[in-house]
Amino acid sequence: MLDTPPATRRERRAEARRTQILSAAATVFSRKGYERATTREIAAAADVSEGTLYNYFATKRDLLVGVAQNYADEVTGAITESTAEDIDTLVAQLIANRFRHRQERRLFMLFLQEAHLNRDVYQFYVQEALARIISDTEKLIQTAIDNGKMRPVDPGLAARTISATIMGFSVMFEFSDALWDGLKRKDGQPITADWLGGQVADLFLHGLEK
Amino acid sequence: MLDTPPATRRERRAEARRTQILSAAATVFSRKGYERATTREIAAAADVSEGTLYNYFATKRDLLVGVAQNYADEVTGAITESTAEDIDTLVAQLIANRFRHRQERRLFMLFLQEAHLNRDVYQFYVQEALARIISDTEKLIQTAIDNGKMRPVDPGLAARTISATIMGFSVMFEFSDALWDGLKRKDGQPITADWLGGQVADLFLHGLEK
Amino acid sequence: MLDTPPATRRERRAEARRTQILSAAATVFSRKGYERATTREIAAAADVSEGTLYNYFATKRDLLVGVAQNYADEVTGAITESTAEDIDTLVAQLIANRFRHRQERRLFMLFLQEAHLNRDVYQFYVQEALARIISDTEKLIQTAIDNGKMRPVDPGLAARTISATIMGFSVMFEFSDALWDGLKRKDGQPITADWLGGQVADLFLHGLEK
Amino acid sequence: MLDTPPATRRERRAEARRTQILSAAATVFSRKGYERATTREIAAAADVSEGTLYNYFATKRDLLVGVAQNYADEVTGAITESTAEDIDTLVAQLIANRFRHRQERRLFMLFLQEAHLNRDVYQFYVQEALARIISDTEKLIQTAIDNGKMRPVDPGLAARTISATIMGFSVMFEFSDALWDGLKRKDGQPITADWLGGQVADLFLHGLEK
DNA sequence: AATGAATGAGACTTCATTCAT
DNA sequence: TATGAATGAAGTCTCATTCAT
Repeated sequence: MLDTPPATRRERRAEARRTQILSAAATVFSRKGYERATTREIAAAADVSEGTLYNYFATKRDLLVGVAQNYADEVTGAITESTAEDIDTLVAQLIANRFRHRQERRLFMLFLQEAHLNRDVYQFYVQEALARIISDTEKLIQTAIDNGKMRPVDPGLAARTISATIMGFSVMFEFSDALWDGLKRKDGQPITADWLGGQVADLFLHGLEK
Repeated sequence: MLDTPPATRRERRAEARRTQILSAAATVFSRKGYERATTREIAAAADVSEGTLYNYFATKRDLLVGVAQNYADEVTGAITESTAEDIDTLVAQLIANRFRHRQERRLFMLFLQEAHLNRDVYQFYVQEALARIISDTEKLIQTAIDNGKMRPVDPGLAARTISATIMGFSVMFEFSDALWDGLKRKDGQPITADWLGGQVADLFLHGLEK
Repeated sequence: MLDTPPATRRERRAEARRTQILSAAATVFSRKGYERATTREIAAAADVSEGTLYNYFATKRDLLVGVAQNYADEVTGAITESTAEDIDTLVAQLIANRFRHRQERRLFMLFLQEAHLNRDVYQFYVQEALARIISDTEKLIQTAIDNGKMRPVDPGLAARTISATIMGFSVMFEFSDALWDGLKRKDGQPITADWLGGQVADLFLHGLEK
Repeated sequence: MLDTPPATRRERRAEARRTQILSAAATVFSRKGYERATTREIAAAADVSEGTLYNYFATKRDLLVGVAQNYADEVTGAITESTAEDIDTLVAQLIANRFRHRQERRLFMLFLQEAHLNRDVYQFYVQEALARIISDTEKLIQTAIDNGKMRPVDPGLAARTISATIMGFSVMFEFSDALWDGLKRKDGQPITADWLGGQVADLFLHGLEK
């Protein structure tokens, strides 16, 4: 993002290829998982030959790392760009926005699995991206407490709880037919990410207890 | 459960072998994931030959299904056996108990990934086990509302939110060093599952807002 | 056949088992071929365990040899028992009788294939059985020539030609739908082995030429 | 045949590889049969790696189908190209030419065996090739009858009888030591395909009977 | 003598990676 | 730089044979 755009035409074309390949890889990885995705399939999706893949990435694993880095950038970008002023709106936004797309949700789970086996994915996605989201959330909560908008809960714990909930929802969304079909809105409207964000924010803010 | 224990010695030995193999498979799958786990490795962990594996399970995938069924039984067993009388203790228990073990947490993620690709895993783990947990939680909340212990939130939504949080925590636990190190207890004690359960239950019940 | 029947009850039972196993092996071999037939399947067809198979035959290949011996006995038995007095009837009988059953036709082809790879099958089936059939036919033809019933053709050649034709028919019968459907009897009757035998004998005896 | 030869060098090389692999497969299949032939051995015979086999044929069975198609083309080509003017020469030629080579004779048997288990082999070899040979022979015989060169036998039956004889000889050739050694030419010359063709044609045309 | 679970060699097939064109 | 055929290691699964019961 902040990188200066490549100067020469050759460099610009190379950068475009990289993007094109990573996008194809993201699609295939999200659908098949890492192991079941084949370089052949990724090449086909990127509309290049398998050989070309290896001109841009040394190994298949590097493709995964590249995709993880891309998504780490996106995911951390989102929270820092949030313009929500109160915690109420913020929680609603986080839930509504994060993992709105199937591909993102699948990749999220994929990265977590692969983080166990790949140091780079661990570093880029877990250590830098997820840890940063938690830390940012923590700061927002601390501010809300300082401003008297929130009771003095442990902000680290609260941030982790909210993050866990969002992660959990992203997992559950994947199985909407089995896990969500039982849920109905009282007004009969279909369940949307926005409505859900608002409802869950309400639960979090006001609690369950009478 | 209701099956009478196998009568003959041969049958008892066969049952023991099945258990022994499934246990080995669970270990290897949880460490390597499905694709990276090899039948050779599973056989070695079970201390049998690769051929023997196939006397008990027709395919490698059936091994995964077998493991999933086992864990589905365990996971649903836990909630129905819960003796918690108030919602307070129940939430704390759910969080504290579920996924207390590393292997279970890893398998949880694995099953969800593989559920996309295997009908049986989907059925046994997602449709029957997870869906049942949510449904049971929903009933407990409804009861709490009826008893006036909880404000009249949508029980379906609340059950899903609590479940999502637990799932999310189970994911986060896996990366304790990156995601949990920042969290400290005020009293300086180490973070335990029980303490965490209590704290999160408090957040859920009383909300964040002042 | 000429063996004295086993004296003791134990020996009689053992002999019955051998027969039972060989019969099952013949069935399975004829359906699947040698390699694709499994000892498990043969055991099941014989209604014994796999282990029992090995109490009677040292290897799977010995099962094939046993089957080949059985059929060699049968096939040579047939011609020597022939009561046909003239060459006319003999040719008709040979064609009509040999390979009347699907299982025999299949085993015939199987033995020929396997004779290349197994010395015993070669010896029992090709060297002893087939060679004897040819030799017997040759003698019959020589007699017919001597009796003035046949023109002085080379009896060795004639015997081999007749044998080749019978073998060829047995192969073609296997693909009756593709290779026989085009053939119709003038009287509209269905094609039977007897009719075919008569017709072919006529061709052989009187020739094609006007 | 009507295909234009591949234009590019790459395509020409690919076609050569296919041919090279099929030729190796034909050799190995003819020696070992289908099941006993290993892809490792075929690859070695073709002087390529096992992986390369699968760049040209999806499965081992497809290799067999490819070989069968090749031979089906050859076998049907032969009869239609026959220039024999009288039935006498034709029969002699058919017998002399067909299955002149050991590999062809072995593959003939192999295809018939495998035709039971593989639809494509059945179609290409039995339905199209063998059935066509019979049908072509039938037409030649019908013509000979119409021209008054042959007595009015059933042409379908005669064609099948000749075909059966040729097939049978091809089978018997395989066991020349056991089945042919007894045959001697009166003039002391060695037995050749041409001589044999002539002799058998004589038998067929003029019959056995005095 | 009968059983059938255990074995392990070896088969087919896939696929990440290389390299000549 | 792009291509895609070639490679071969490694994976899953089968099955003849053995052997403790």
